Amino acid sequence: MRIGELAERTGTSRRLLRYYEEQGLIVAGRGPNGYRDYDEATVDRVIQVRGLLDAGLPTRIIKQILPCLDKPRAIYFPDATPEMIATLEEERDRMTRRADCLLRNRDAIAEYLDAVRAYDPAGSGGAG
Amino acid sequence: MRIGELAERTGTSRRLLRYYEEQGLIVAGRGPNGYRDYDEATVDRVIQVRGLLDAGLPTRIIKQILPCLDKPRAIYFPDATPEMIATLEEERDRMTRRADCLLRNRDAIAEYLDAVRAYDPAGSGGAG
DNA sequence: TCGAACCCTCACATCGATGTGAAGGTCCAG
DNA sequence: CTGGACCTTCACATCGATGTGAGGGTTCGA
Repeated sequence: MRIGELAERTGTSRRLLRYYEEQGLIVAGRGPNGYRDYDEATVDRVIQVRGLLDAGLPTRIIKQILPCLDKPRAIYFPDATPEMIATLEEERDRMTRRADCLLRNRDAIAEYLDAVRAYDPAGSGGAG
Repeated sequence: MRIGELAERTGTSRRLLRYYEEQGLIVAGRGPNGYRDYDEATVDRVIQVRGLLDAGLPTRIIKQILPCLDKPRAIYFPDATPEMIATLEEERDRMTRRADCLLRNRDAIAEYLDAVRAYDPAGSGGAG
């Protein structure tokens, strides 16, 4: 598919798709006219990238961890350098902390919302 | 305490502490000489702000949700406007999705790391 | 009194993720 | 052949979080 369709199907601007490619997060073939040509799997890939980006990871890190994620692995072990392993471990821990913080605060928000509802079931609000 | 000590104790630059104040995330008293004066609780506050920031929330949102989080609530219900409630619900759900994505990918990384270790317990790596 | 180590404000710089638009090529339909 | 809807690259703009530094005040100790 071409960039327009991919943009449509992933809810991502063309600009960003080109940017992700530039950052090595997705790959695109080229038609004889120079147009980018994406295969079906790129849709999921882009969605995953968006998720990781939204979760706070920078493209530099996403690029590193992506190869370990989507595919049936086994072929990728030889690629794993010690630095790569270290980066992954570090990032795994960082993601754990991030998620903890997120969930802790989310729970506090949920608790607050519950309390508000219990206090004012009608939901009037702004009762200055 | 003054800004230097707060910076030291929270691992945050003075610049950022002033920025957080400008964004309404923390408050500071002022000494007669114009120096900022923080109370003890600000240390935890700053740490929490950093956590939320690192978890991907923008200061604008953090400012909205902070009042619901740290304190023993009950006084804050009258402040809760319907828009505020809506924002909180939205953000709670967004945080859930974010955390899910984070944990899913973290698990994938962890799984990959386990597989690598099982494959190469010695951890040689880079076996081009 | 001097200097060091604080503090202040203000403003410009940077970096990553993104938007926007210019200048131009390609393809298809009329 | 023309017009529109695609696509290309390039480059500048924006926005939030952050760094850096200039220009200047305060406090403290030698």
